[in-house]
Amino acid sequence: MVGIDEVAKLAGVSTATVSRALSGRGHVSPASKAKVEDAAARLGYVVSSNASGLASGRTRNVGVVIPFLNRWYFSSVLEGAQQALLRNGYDLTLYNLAGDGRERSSVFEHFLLRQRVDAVVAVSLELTEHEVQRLHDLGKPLVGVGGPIPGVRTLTIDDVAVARLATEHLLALGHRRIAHIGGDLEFDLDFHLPTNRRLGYEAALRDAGVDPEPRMFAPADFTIAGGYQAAKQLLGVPHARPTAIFAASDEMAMGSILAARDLGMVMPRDVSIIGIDDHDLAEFFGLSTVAQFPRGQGEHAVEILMEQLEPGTDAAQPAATPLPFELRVRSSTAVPPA
Amino acid sequence: MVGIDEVAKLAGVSTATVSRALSGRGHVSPASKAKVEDAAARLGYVVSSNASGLASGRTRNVGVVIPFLNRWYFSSVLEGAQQALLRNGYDLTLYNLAGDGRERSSVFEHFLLRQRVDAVVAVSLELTEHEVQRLHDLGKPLVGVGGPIPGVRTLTIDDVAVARLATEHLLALGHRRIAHIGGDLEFDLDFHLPTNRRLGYEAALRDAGVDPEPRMFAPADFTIAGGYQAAKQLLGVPHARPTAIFAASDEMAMGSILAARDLGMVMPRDVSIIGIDDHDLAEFFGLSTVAQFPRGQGEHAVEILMEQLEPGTDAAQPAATPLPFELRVRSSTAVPPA
DNA sequence: CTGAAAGCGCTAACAC
DNA sequence: GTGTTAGCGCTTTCAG
Repeated sequence: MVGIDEVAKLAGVSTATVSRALSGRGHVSPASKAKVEDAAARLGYVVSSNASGLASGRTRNVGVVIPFLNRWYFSSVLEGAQQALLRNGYDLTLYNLAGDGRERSSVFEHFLLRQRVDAVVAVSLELTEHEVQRLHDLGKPLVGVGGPIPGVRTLTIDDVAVARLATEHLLALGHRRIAHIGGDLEFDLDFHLPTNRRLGYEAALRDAGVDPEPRMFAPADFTIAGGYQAAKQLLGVPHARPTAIFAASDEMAMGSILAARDLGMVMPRDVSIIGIDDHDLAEFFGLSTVAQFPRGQGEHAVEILMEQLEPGTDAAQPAATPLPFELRVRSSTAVPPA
Repeated sequence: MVGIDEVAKLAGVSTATVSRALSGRGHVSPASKAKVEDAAARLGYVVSSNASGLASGRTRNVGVVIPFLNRWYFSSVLEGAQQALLRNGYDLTLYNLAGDGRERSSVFEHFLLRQRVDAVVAVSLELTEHEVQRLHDLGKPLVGVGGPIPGVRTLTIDDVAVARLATEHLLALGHRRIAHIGGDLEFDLDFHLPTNRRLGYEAALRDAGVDPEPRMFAPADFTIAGGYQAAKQLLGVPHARPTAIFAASDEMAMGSILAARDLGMVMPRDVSIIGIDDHDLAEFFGLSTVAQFPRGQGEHAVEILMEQLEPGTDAAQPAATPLPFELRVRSSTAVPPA
C-alpha cells in the first residue's frame, strides 16, 4: 500500500502539503497542488480512511437507517441519498433495521456509535429520545426522512394535505361514497402517516358535507396484495358500495385496481381509484395519484447534512423548503356512474 | 467519548487486556474478561473503528456493489447480505453503481480502495480484470453474486438449467408453441443471464423436437411494464399464437399476465405463463415460477467472505454447494387449449 | 495470562 | 505557502 510519504517524496514536498493538496483544506500553491495530484495519480495513492478519520475526527461516511429495502418508497429514498452522498465524496453505510427491537438496539449501541459515521439519516423511524440524545452528544448530525422524530429536523410531506388533495380530487369529480384503504395499526407505530392520511381524508369529506363512515375504511399493509384484499372487502358489499377508493399508497391502489377487475368492474367507469406516491408502475396502471418524490427526499436529506458537516459549501438553503407533492391525474379516476 | 484506557482503569487491567478481552483475540482469563466487559458496559464504551482499523488493518466492514436498488432480486440479495453481515458484527457500505462508467470507475478508485472495506461483494457486475487485480493486490477478498467475474468465486444459479426446467414444465403439460420473453442486449452486457436463459429454453425445445422460432422471442427490460409490452406483441399475432410464455423473470411474467387479461384471454385456459424468481408477488398472481433464493445468495456470499476473513470460525463450508432453485407450480400454467 | 511500548497513516497546530 | 511534529485511539509484538 503506497502511503502519503511516498507521494510527498515523489512530489518533492512535505506530507503536510500532500494532505492539504488532496483534501482541499488549507492553502496550497497551484504548482505544488498539481505536482501532488500528479504524483498521487502516478502511484495510485488513495488516503486511508482509517488514518485520516482517526487524525481528523471526520470519516466522510454517513449512516442510513432504514426499515425496508424492498419497498418502492424506501429504495427510492436510499437511491437518492446514495447518489447525493457519492456526489459529495461520501460513503454510505447501510443499516437495515428490518427486525425486532433487539437488532435495532444493537445497531445503535455497537454500529452507529463506532465512530464510523459522521452523521445519520433515519428513514421512517421513530427514534427514542435517548437515541437522539446519544447521537447529539457525539456531535453527529441527524436528519429524519418520513418519520416523526421529536426535536430533530425531519423531512416529511404533509400527509394530511396530501390525503386531502387526493380526496378532494375524487369529490370534485362528483364522488360521495369514497372508501379509504389505510395502514393498519402496526404501521402506525413508527410513522404516523397512516393516521395522518386518514385524517386528511376525513377532513376533506367533512368539508364537503359527507360523513366518513367506518365501513368505508379498510386497513392494509401497504402492499399490492394487501390492497387487493382490502378493496375486495370494500367493493364486495352488495349495496351502497363505494364509487371511489382512495388508497394510502400506490401499491395498495394497484391491488385495488386488480381487485376491481376481478370483480368484473371496469375502471374508471364503475369505480375510480387514486393512490399516493407516483410509483414507477403508476403510469403503467394508468393510476391517478399524488406524487411525492422520495429520491428527492433522500437527496435533500443529504444536502442538509452536508451543510452541517461542511459549512461554507454551496449547498442549497433547504431550511424552509416544504416537501413538494403533486396531483397526477391519469385514467383511473373519472366521474362516478350515474 | 470514553476511551480504552478508562475502561482499563476501571477494570484494573492494562489496555492490552481490554483490547484482547473485547476482541476475542488472544487469551484472557475469564476473570479479567468479565471485569473488562463489565467496565465497558458500565461506561458505554465502544471501540473506535478508525483507531482499531488503523492499528489492526481490519475494518469489520464490507462493501457491496450493486447496480439496482429498486428491483426485487437486487434488494433481496442486499437484504440477505446485510443481515448476515450484521450477524457477524460487520457493517455494510453500499455502492450503488447505477450510472455510467464514470461513476463506476470513480467508485473503484476512490471509495472501495480507501481501505474502508475488508472485502467486497459484487452483485451482477462484470468487473474488469484490472479491477479484480487491484482488489487482489490489496488482499481484499471478493465474491460475486449473479454475475460472471473471471477468476473470482461467483454465486450464480445455473441459468441454463433453470430456463430448461421452466420450459420443460410447459412442454410436459403438452405445450408446443412456447414463446420466450428474455432480456434485451443492454442487459446482457453485465450479466449474461438473458443469453443463458434463452439457451436453456431453446435447448429444452430442441430436446422435445420443437424448433425455436425467432418470432416466438421478444426482448424486454425485466420490468412489469416491459413484460406487458412484449407479451402483447407475442399474443397479438392473429395465427399460431403461442399457448404458453416463459418469461425470464417474474416481473416480466406478471406483465404478461396483465397483457393476456387485457387481450381478453383467460389464464391458464388460453395461455400458460411461467417466470423465474419467486417474486414476493408471485403467489398473489398465482404465477408458476422457478424459485431462486436471492436472500440466501446474499447470505451465502457473506459466509464465504467470513470464512476468508476469519478463518476458524464455524462458518459453513460453502465451497461445493451449488445454488438451489426449485419449480413452483401455481395456477398460471395448465394444459394447452384443445 | 498480562503489561509496556512501539507504531498504524494521516492531519492540524505551530512555526517559519 | 510550506515544513515539523505531536498526537488521534487502538492493536500487537515482545518480555515477563
